[in-house]
Amino acid sequence: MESLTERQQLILSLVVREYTDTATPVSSRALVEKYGLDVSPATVRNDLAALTEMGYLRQPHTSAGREPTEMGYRYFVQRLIGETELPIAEQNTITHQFYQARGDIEQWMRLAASVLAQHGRGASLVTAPRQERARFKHLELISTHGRLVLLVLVLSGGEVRQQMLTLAEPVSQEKLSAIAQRITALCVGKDAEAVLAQVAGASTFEQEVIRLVAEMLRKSEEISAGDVIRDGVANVLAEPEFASSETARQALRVLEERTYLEQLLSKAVSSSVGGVQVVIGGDNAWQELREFSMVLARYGVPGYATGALGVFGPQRMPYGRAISTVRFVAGLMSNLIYEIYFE
Amino acid sequence: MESLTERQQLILSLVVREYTDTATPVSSRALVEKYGLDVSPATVRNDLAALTEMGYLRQPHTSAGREPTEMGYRYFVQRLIGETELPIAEQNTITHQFYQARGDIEQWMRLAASVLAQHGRGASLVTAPRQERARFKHLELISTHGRLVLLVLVLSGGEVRQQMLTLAEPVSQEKLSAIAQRITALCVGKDAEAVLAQVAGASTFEQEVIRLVAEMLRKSEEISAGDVIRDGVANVLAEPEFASSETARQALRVLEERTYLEQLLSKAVSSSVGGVQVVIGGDNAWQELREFSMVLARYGVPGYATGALGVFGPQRMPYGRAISTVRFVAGLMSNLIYEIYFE
DNA sequence: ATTGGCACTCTCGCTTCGAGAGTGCTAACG
DNA sequence: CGTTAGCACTCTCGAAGCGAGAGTGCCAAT
Repeated sequence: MESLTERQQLILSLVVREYTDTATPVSSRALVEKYGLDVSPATVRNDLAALTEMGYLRQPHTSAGREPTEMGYRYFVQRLIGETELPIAEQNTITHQFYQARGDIEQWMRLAASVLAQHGRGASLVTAPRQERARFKHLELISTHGRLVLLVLVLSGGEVRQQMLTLAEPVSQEKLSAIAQRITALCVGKDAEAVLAQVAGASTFEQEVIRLVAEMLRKSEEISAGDVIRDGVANVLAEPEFASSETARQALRVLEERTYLEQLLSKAVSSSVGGVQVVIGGDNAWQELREFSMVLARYGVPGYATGALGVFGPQRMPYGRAISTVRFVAGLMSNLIYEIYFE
Repeated sequence: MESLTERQQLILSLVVREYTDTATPVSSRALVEKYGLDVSPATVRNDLAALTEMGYLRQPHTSAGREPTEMGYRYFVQRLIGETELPIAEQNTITHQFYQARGDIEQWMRLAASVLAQHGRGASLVTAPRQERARFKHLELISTHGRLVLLVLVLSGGEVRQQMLTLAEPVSQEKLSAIAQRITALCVGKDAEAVLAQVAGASTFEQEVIRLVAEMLRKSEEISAGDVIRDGVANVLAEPEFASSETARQALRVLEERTYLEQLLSKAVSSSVGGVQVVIGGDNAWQELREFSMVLARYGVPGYATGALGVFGPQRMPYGRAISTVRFVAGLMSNLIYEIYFE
């Protein structure tokens, strides 16, 4: 495949830009007039024809303008991904908002979702930060009513997990506290496997608790769609791509169903922190995403706790805005989480 | 206004039933043929005309069939609301599922949302059960890194709340535990106000913790949209009412935005537990809901913890199914929560 | 390599038209 | 008086036809 001339690159990016604005096929004349090119429409047409030939653009029908193909978007994004930055003013506004909600992770997530949805002009997804290696920090057993006991487990990252537990027979709160303290001493700093190894030599009841704790630790390492925060879903439906209720439904299903989300987010997981990953049209891997795109990034402190966040929209998406916003918010969240761990 | 004859009532309910199935205006002939009425279409037409005159039905245009008005739905629902029951077989299936997830409130909520969405054929909403009067049960202070402390508060209902706290200077875990124990002894069983009253006579740091705890208790009594679980949103978009993306967007916005939800749910709050509330077309109060309907109910143990759940859909909604499902699920959730409190 | 000119193609919105569905009305009937 | 058959009338819906407009592709000239 031949490479693109300077002007062809320019024209390709202009087509993408114009098309993301107007959502209608872009004509040669429109390009010349709107962007003040100093060549004639006919010249532009030649380049358009060449770009179409090479697969970067497509004509909906013989006598229409051009719109980008998946490949076109990919080329565009590749040129773009290293460069874009959110304006300093916006950066400051956002940072300020985050520091208002000092220490409250869930509020950060909500804020992140809101910022992503607004600045990235799409639906946003933010998963809770998860321990990469969940470690035991503290255990508490609290008697509730009769034989019902509440088990509260604190992980090394400060996350709290809870679980109900029914005893064979009532046990006093003092005894429960003592047991909890013993187990805490035994398990502090250990991961699921190491905790499970402490089963030996414990009493029957303690064994049960330890098994439960190990199970909870294990579960904490999975990325679950349970704690995913969404925002801007209604906005994205305003895009003309979603005028057909069938498309809208498909998009909603992607955003709603846990299984899809898990796959998607594991995609983000495979990218390194700091890097932004752009999935255009499902990258030929997910049929359900063929018409959509996502801009994803991981955030958090590797080795401690990380999560994923991103923007979802039609293929015709303002990639520039989305990428810079995702990158910035991911970085910000990472800093905040770093501060929790190493204040 | 004259009252309806026996046959008019029958015909009205048949129109509603047929219309909820087909989503197209119902003709006199269709009624006679499908439901085996032993009168002629002409007779039915007379009744249809009367019902239209009285405002229960409407004609989209001169020569179309009839569809129910809001008033028509209301009449229909009023007759229906006392009677419907979910089939025993379905009841058992659902009950079984819930008892699989013993003790895990969040999983119950998710399950409830899923059941409501499937059986009620709409989008479902389930709020977390909230303490009516949040009472202190247990406090734990856990040292994290340096001056960062994790405050874990257990409420009388077994809910767990957490909050980060930055100290002026490092304090050892032993001291923190002692302080937590002292405050627990002081505050156990008390509500926000009574907890706050314990400020007097405590050390500076203890005062800070107590204030924070009181604040967390107070917040726990608010119904927040933060912990609302949704399901079936994609399904509801399949209904022809949402073919227009404008309507779809409005529905999504209602389901997504916190402020709407809070209003809606407070509506459910005002109904007594066990009672099912049907809001048709926003009952002239909420413009945004004019095209939609909701079937809502509270669940939980009054005086301890209650939440709300419901089904959202177009006005043309299978009210029978929705009402019986909502009633059943609300009852089931209430029982489960009762068991947590009074095992 | 670029450009002006021009024929060609395809969509889109508009109108027309006929079929079909369903009603309202009237007159007859038990 | 309630019910019914018959019939004229109305309105929607889909198909078909048509003209305007937009935009291209190509060719010949620069």
